[in-house]
Amino acid sequence: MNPIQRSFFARPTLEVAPELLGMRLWSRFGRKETSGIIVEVEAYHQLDEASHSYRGPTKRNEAMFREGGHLYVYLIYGMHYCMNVVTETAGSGAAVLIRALEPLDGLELMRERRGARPDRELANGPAKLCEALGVGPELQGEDLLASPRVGIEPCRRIADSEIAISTRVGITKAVDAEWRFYLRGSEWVSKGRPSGRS
DNA sequence: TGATAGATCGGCT
DNA sequence: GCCGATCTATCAG
Repeated sequence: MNPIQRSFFARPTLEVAPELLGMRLWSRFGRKETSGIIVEVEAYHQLDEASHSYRGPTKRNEAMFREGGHLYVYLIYGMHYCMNVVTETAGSGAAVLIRALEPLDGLELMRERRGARPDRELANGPAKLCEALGVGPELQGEDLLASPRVGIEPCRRIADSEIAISTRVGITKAVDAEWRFYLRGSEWVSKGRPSGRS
């Protein structure tokens, strides 16, 4: 039972992205569950030079072109995995990169997967949260509305005033677009250095 | 605290 | 070949 409907994801990615803040993202393998509250995201779409979908569908980004609610996982810098929630409709090539979580459940397992470090560094980055949740290429294309292994559900109510907006982190194209959303003042957001203000 | 280099590999110019 | 939606260790101040 997943309380979120397909229609939630089947909207413009810039609308969906900020609404993902405050939701609980979980993964479960056997009886081991880990989860966290989403505190930072970035939106990407097909007419966006910085997006993997910009040049159209390829073997690598195929999952990003599925209908909203699926998972797009990719390997970055040859060693880290990052996860996106696909948005809009099949063929759109839009998604929201999950950039940071506030750890909620399974802290012990997260610490095990991430190694000894302060709790605030367990999931304060896109590759870190994938490691903390055990998300890798096996979950490529997973349907968040049907998967027993990974899912998203409403958890915390977020007021508009708590949402901060900025440019995105780590990209070299479309650097001025303010498509990063995060919880203002949260100690769990990444250490990214966006070029914009706010 | 801030800057820098290295790890490591698939996809595309 | 080149470079990336990153992270970590290390070094300088």
